[in-house]
Amino acid sequence: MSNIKPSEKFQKRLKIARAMRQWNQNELAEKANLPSSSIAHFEIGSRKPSFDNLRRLAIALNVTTDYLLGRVESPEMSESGDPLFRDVSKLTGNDLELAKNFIKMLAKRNKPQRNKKKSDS
Amino acid sequence: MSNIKPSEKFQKRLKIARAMRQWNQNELAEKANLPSSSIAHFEIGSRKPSFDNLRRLAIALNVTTDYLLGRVESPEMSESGDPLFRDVSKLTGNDLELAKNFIKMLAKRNKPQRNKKKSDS
DNA sequence: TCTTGATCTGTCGTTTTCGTCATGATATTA
DNA sequence: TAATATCATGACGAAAACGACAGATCAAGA
Repeated sequence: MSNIKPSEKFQKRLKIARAMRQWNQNELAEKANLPSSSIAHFEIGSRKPSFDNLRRLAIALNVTTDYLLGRVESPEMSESGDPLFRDVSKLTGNDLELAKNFIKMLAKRNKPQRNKKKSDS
Repeated sequence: MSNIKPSEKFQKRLKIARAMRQWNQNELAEKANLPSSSIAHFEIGSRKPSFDNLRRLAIALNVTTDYLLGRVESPEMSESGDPLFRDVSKLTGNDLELAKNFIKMLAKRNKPQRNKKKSDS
């Protein structure tokens, strides 16, 4: 039952997010600058949104695209784009120096090995 | 400069996220189950990803779609040429994991501080 | 019943992305 | 120089989404 496809999750979440705001398809269409027929198609699953339209919907509804895509449960924005960046940006002072040196060491150690096998795993 | 379009932001972030992991286009393509030519098209901006492909890229890279779409601003330092990121981009496989864990450990150790002094260094 | 609003569904031609493939361009290495 | 790896770019037909629009369906009220 967890076999629900991402595209199906999208329809449901779009519809729910709109209904929760008590908007009809026309209102959402106006806010997202789309024809209302597109909203209808999205909600019944006969189309999936393009890059631009996914973005417009998320902005109009003030939810994350990850939520619409069914990748997270909360519609709210969490400030974590790339976990690697997120962790690095928390470092301060000495720890930042530690990290820099550690990475530099690894990078340097790695350098002379220009050989790129398809990985042995 | 803020006039940068979402689609342009997407190209940049995709490329950076891939390069940081020291993957070539082929490796990302395999992980995302896409042809590598599609990765190339995305990174030079001649195509924008569909619903499904955006999702696959985010999963393969372990980033949010909001980040790829340019809706989250956090990791802006990547483009600023910080030497830390220069070195990170040289890491491969195990070393990248090592670095990630090391950084994560430092970040975590840093977090639970009751006293919120701006700089304790 | 008749009307109205909201949603659903399908059709049209157009545009865009799809995967596949081939070919350049460039840099690095043997 | 020759071989290789990586990335850029374009062409191809197939598939899908696009906006626009026209009906169909259905419920609620007058």
